[in-house]
Amino acid sequence: MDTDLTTVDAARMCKALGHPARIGILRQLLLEERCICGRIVEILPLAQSTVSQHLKVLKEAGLIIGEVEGPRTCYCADRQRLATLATALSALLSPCLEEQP
Amino acid sequence: MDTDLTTVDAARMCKALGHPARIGILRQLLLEERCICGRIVEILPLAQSTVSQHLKVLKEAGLIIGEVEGPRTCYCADRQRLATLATALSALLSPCLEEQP
DNA sequence: ACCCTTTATCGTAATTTAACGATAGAACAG
DNA sequence: CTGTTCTATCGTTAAATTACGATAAAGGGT
Repeated sequence: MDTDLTTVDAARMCKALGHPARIGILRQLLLEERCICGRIVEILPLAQSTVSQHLKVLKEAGLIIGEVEGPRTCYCADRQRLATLATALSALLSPCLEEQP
Repeated sequence: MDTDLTTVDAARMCKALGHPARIGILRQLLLEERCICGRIVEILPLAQSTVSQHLKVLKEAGLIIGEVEGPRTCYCADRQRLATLATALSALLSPCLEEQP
């Protein structure tokens, strides 16, 4: 299990987080543990196709996992991967938390 | 001093981090404390105008500060702001660090 | 006054992103 | 088998991003 991120991967994941809708989706996924696409559509003021696209971005960045369940797709946060990102970011930003004058 | 980020602001900052070159720039800035644009140009395989544009993105997202020093501009990481981002992200991602099965 | 260094900005082109409606396919219910 | 529900994908459009070279402006040195 690789616990280290390349700069490119870290950037890819940050980029996926770089849209308010996608942060909202991730937040909801962490809150509800499991969500189908339709549930997200209820919450965000966006069309279903747009939400589906945002979910795809998050999935391709490796931040969430989607598994097909009959006619639906059930999404959940990839906590392992998110923890990896958290580690990488805190490593990057740690100088800001310590050497504060 | 506002220590809380709106979702929009967090997304804006993540988006600014969403490019390998900009992560590299930030890393260098945290390493060297102060850098002029030309120093970054030495390190990254990018044209000066491109680097300048990336610096602008980072500055507009509030991640770095640039102050004019004669003919140069000296950039440094906005550690205060980066700490705020670190806090917001760890708040967002904390469920991934705790509830790991 | 003149040059040299440094950097921001402009203009441009190619690619990517974001949003929507429409549509198609999969799976369950009846 | 038929209809319904759910979601991914397609097609499209507008806007943003990324990269570069060229240029202009600002300031220091001689």
